[in-house]
Amino acid sequence: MNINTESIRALLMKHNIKPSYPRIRIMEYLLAKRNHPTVEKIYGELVKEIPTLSKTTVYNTLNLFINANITRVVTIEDNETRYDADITNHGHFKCETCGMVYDFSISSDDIETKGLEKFEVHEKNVYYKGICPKCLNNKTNIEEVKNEKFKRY
Amino acid sequence: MNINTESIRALLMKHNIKPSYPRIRIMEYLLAKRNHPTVEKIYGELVKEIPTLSKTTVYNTLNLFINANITRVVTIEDNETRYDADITNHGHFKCETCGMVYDFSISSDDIETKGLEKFEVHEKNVYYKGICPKCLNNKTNIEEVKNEKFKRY
DNA sequence: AATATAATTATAACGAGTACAAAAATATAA
DNA sequence: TTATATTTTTGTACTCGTTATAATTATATT
Repeated sequence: MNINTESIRALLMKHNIKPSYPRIRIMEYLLAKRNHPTVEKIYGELVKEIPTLSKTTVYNTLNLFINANITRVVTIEDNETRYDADITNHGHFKCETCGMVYDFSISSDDIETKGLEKFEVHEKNVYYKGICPKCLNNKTNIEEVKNEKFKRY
Repeated sequence: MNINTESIRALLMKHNIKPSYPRIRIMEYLLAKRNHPTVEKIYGELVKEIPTLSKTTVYNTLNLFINANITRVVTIEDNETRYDADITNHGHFKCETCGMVYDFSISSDDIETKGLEKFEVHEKNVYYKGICPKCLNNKTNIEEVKNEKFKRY
């Protein structure tokens, strides 16, 4: 799947979102980086190239995407909301050392659950925590660490 | 498993936590109610019986429990941190209508994952969202709704 | 009983996210 | 085009959950 401006424009229009410049750039960022960024991260990166960008716009735009179902919230830590334009079913692994969030594939239909027979399930979320291979090799990604805040560790 | 003051006192002491009155009461609340409460909820309920209780103490105590590994954080919504003294492996279902959080059993060892071979996993979290049986029958639990704040719905 | 240590409390501060209204941009109509 | 309406973006203020800090109270130690 190629990520050019035109395909993003089409994606937004398909979901009745007017493809304004900031919206295109924010979606482009999500699709290109695939880094489960926080609002802070998105804003910090994009404001370099769009100096007039405001944080409120990032919030507004992301909520627009979420309501349109073309972006999902990744809630791992209670103090940081992350966003993911990959809405296919997959799990997230957060490294406790460098803070990076990795995707992993799950067959969540296979998760055996007991006690949910009479429940109507709309959304399934799976996230793990631990240490990523990079950090296991002690090659800590300093760049990431700087952008992370940790609690209770 | 019976939940009397003595067993709670023993549990805390086993984990090098001095069994002060507020600590016992907070752990008792978690074990007895099993309702995945927020700090707000715990404080609101307990302050009725312990008028001198402060919210800071609730925060301090819960963080103490978490570090001692006798309580876990339940992060479903990014705007509310919940707590659970049941540290056995299980999933959480949050009803989008009444806001109640239910437990369900999972065999998360069975979750087929791909891409985590070189990762060291410390913690596995599974949470679903949807509508609970009670709300499907339109018998909305008003009590719960009052205590919940919703976003993006 | 006097002192040291730990726990609890109140207050202030912080920061993520939202509300709101003004400004800017875009679309519509004359 | 120009005028007007609508939508989008922005800046500021505000809310609220959580943490930091320091004072007070309770508990343990000598």
